[in-house]
Amino acid sequence: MKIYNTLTRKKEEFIPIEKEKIRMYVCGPTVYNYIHIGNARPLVVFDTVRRYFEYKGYQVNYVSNFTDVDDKIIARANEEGIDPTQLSERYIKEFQKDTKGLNVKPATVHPRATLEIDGMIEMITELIEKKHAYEKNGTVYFRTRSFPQYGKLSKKKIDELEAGSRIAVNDEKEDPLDFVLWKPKKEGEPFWNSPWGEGRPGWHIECSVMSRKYLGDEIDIHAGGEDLIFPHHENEIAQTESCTEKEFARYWMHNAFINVDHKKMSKSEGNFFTVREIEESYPYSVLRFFLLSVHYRSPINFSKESMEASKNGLTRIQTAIEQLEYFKQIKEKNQMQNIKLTDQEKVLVQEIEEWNQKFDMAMEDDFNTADAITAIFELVRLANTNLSANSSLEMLQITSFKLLSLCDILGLEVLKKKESLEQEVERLIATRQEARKAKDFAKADEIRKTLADMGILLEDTREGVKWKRI
RNA sequence: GGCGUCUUAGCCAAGUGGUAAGGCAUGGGACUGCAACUCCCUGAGCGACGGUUCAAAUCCGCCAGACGCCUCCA
Repeated sequence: MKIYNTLTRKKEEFIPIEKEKIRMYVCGPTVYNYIHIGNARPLVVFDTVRRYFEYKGYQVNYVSNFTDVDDKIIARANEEGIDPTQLSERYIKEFQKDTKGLNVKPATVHPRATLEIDGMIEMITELIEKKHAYEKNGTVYFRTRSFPQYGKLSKKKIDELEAGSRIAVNDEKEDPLDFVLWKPKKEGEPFWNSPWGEGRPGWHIECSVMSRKYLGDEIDIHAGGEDLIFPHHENEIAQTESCTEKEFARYWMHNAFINVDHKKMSKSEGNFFTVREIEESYPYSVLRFFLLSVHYRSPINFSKESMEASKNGLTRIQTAIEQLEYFKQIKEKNQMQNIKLTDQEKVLVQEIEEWNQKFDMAMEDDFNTADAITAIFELVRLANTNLSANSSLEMLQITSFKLLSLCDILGLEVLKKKESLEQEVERLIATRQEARKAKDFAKADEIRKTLADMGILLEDTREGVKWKRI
């Protein structure tokens, strides 16, 4: 398996530290609002990475944090006149609702910054002891120049960084590049006691601490959005490696951004969408499918057109699977009839195997989900063109199982839950069938229209009338 | 200014040296009472120019355009 490693800017063969276990940390959201579609991308992408590892038989220890103390949270809480904890609590709940909808598996551990303050104080203390950090008037800074490899992830030269004029002048710091580990409390802000007085942690330290606590000094994969490369991940490396003197993470994975109408999504541009807003127009599964239709390291452009295309494509996959399930039901009722594969079907099974291999190869190549999806569509075509209620039960089972498992690796929910029709609806369908039999098509169409208005779409197939909710 | 990325059919998107996957949309056809679903058919020489090579979308150079990071940000 090959993974593109931001650290080396190359695709590298993936070799886990432990043979069958993977330690993976993904930087989580700051919980001050509903998650937006940009947040959804790393959630879906790295969940898919995890699912693929699990499919390959690895046990994945997946840690993702909640940043629940930060300027934005405090500002927002003050606006609403509530406690920051209440605010973050609320949006963690909303996060869970959205991620569940997106079929993102819960992390093995979901640590919260505010519950890990002790660990942060400990690590900051360790950094001070090792002369990698210093305190000034209640603020603790990381001594950036004490970590000679600073810049190795973002490929920035430490001297060029300093030459950049964007770093604000601060007389307290020994060096303009030094960044905050702990800051003193301000009026109206949450605070914790520390050896340096009351205050709260800087942003970067939390991930270093939580990753180390739950996954150990060295981990396999550290992931997040590409904007985190600098300074967040660069600083994490500096903090952690200064303490442990070991390599923090072997592979650094970063997803590219999502654009809206080819522009960076931002509130000021007015092209900002939360996942919740999108969910009003498209099921979560369509958003997930859309996000996986482009390689994770390429920018993806969100638009109505692309969502429509994703919706239609996903529907086609769903229709094929529903059809297979329907055929299987018929076969299971007639248990005596052609159970075993025919010779012709054996050829098809081989073809399915080949597409499965193509799927795997695409995923092995740095998780090329866009390419992997191709294999799913080929299986859909194979099923639609070759299979029917006359196929052998084994053939139907193999095809259905294969399609479902490939979709499951991508976290695509394609099998809808069984629904029962209200009696009134059933009666209308029966009446319509009678009308059709009597060639009273006007009446039949009228009933179909009535049901359509109720959100029930009828399809007259060879196997009888089918319906689905729209 | 520094670092980096991208440019493939109407739209989306794989493909990184041997002569362009797939999806969506469009048009035509089959099926259908009509639809829907499904199936078949339908389209590009890969931003421009120059170079390397027997051979380039794929390597090199240059130009144009789009974009990201360098500052809170997924």
